[in-house]
Amino acid sequence: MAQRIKLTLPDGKVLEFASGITAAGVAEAIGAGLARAALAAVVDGRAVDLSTELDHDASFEILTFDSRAGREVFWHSSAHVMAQAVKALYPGAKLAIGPPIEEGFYYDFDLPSPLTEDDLGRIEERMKQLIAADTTFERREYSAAEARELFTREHEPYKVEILAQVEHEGETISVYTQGGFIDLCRGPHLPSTGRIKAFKLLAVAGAYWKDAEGNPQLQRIYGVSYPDKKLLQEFLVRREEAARRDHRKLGKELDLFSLQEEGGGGLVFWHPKGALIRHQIENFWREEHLKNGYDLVYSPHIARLNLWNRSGHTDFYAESMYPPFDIEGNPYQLKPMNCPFHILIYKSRLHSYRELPLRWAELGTVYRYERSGVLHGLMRVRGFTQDDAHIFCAKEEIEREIARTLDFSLYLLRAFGFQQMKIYLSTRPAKSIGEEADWVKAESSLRAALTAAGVEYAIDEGAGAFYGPKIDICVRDAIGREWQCTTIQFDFNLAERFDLTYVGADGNRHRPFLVHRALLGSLERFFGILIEHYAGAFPVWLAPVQVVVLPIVDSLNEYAGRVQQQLAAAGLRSQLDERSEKINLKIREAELAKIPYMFVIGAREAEAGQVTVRRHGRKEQKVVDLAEAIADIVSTDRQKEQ
RNA sequence: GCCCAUGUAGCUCAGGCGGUAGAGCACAUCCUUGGUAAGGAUGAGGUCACCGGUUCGAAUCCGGUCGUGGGCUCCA
Repeated sequence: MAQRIKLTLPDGKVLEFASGITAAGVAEAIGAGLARAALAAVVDGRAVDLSTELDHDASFEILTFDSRAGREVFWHSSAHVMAQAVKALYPGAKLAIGPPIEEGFYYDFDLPSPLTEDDLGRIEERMKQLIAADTTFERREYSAAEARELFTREHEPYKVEILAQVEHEGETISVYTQGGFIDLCRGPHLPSTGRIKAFKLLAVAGAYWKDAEGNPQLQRIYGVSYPDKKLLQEFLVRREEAARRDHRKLGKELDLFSLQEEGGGGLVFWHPKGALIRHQIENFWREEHLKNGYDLVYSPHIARLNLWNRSGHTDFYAESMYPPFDIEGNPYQLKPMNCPFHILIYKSRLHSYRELPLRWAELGTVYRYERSGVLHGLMRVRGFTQDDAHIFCAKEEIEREIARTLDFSLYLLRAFGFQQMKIYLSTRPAKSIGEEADWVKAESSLRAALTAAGVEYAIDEGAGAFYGPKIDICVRDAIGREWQCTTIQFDFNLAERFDLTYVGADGNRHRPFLVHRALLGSLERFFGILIEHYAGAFPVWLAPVQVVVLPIVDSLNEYAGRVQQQLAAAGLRSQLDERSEKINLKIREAELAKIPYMFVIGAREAEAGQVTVRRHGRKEQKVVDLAEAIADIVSTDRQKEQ
């Protein structure tokens, strides 16, 4: 009498079961391996618990740790276990929210006294006990009134507040329990706590309730968890690798840059070696811009406050700007952006459609107020140099211009060694200015350019700036992390505010499109990204010292000096280590300094006009004629290859 | 800005429940002239972030300030 139901699997296969079978039962029927890996299921697009009984034909999928959704279930359940431990250890704790994140999970608590990192060990111990107990996660659905009564009784004011939201949205109200722990939760969850085979709590941090600063500050605990100890191990190794590449650490070790207490937070000092790398980046950048139809401009660092009033920055950007200051009774402002300056250049005379598009580029240094707590090495600073440009073009030209800019950006980023990019298109937000037709035109040109470039992209609906849609490009670094570099943005606001015009073929004035773009982002941040990407071992064309000459004994210093002269003559940057130290020491130090080439010189080499070449990170030695060795490096230098 | 942590020689760090500090590396001088990741000796170097309080006495305890790190928020 049991009814039969049909389940359609992701591969299109259809299986038949008796109605009332659980999702876990289906997994079991498909295979024992899958049943073991199963964390939850998706029925008709809805994630559900494995214990869910199925009673109608549906699409069906088992979630495992291999899928994003599966991991989210895993981490979400881990957050519940952590919350259970915290509630057991700190009786006054009130629960806020505990979602899965990119990698791992967190839970926010309102606690009578602050947590320190030392508390994490205690919480971990308790979690281990809870996991060993292998308690099942149980789901129950409640009416709004019942749930409200339950959480009021449990003294969980934040849950009551969330409940109001859930109720408002008309969602089913579900509550999960494991052991004595109760939480308002959409689910789904793991079958039981024992599925969490490995976990680690990582950090405590402050966070505001609902992320709003006026609200009470909660204490957030971050953690990660995995179904396998090996995966946790791998995660920890990845963290170590990231720490090893940290640009702040390498910046100090390699003497590239510093941030100084006496100098002020977020203000970067470029030391000679870092400055040399920046010089290389800037030269390349300028040359390529000139080759690609840009003109270079320069603008001042301060301007009358009136300019910033007209541009609207004093309205919509005030919180990022430093206070104005007085010069002979006139208020002036340190620049947080370059755009108004390029616009002033544009407005200095009348322009014809025949001149367009105008592409004006500047490595423009700007200053923005960032709250002390957010400063971070080179990644987040208060003074930085944007690789900025503004394109003024006619409506008919924008598609081509965007396509060009996109190609140019991808070309530049690839030259710096980034092969994989991720591209995002952000469209019109709810609150925005400008003509609907212009937005449509701008967005379609961005789409067309992306399609023409044959690159994949994701659309971020409504994430554009209020003044125009944009494309952002993120690079993927050597250890798989994403960093946003390029941004290409339309700006309808400034074109309007400054009443930009050009004279068209019809003799009438027209409004040009204004496109703002930074390809590397800022030189400071990009430098930080490069340091981490290369782990400090820069490719030959960027390396501050490309070759170090290492004579084995003092008596060969003279020959070594001549070798260095020849390197210089070939346009290579070299260093001569003529200290009375053993070759072992010299090599060790050259390796630690991550210098790409070592020329070791002994009596044999001096005799034959040769050098022994050793490359950074490789042990092989190659004895070659000096001229050949130099020619080889020169060609590598030109090719911008490692 | 807020929460947590943290600030000892140029760097990396020990120590210190109150009696003016120590190592390794780096630096200087000397010895050593040695073929692929640290040769040896000697020496110099610190108002223990800064300001204030408690105390006979503070680097150590307390308060504040500044910096740094991890978050929150925002973004290049």
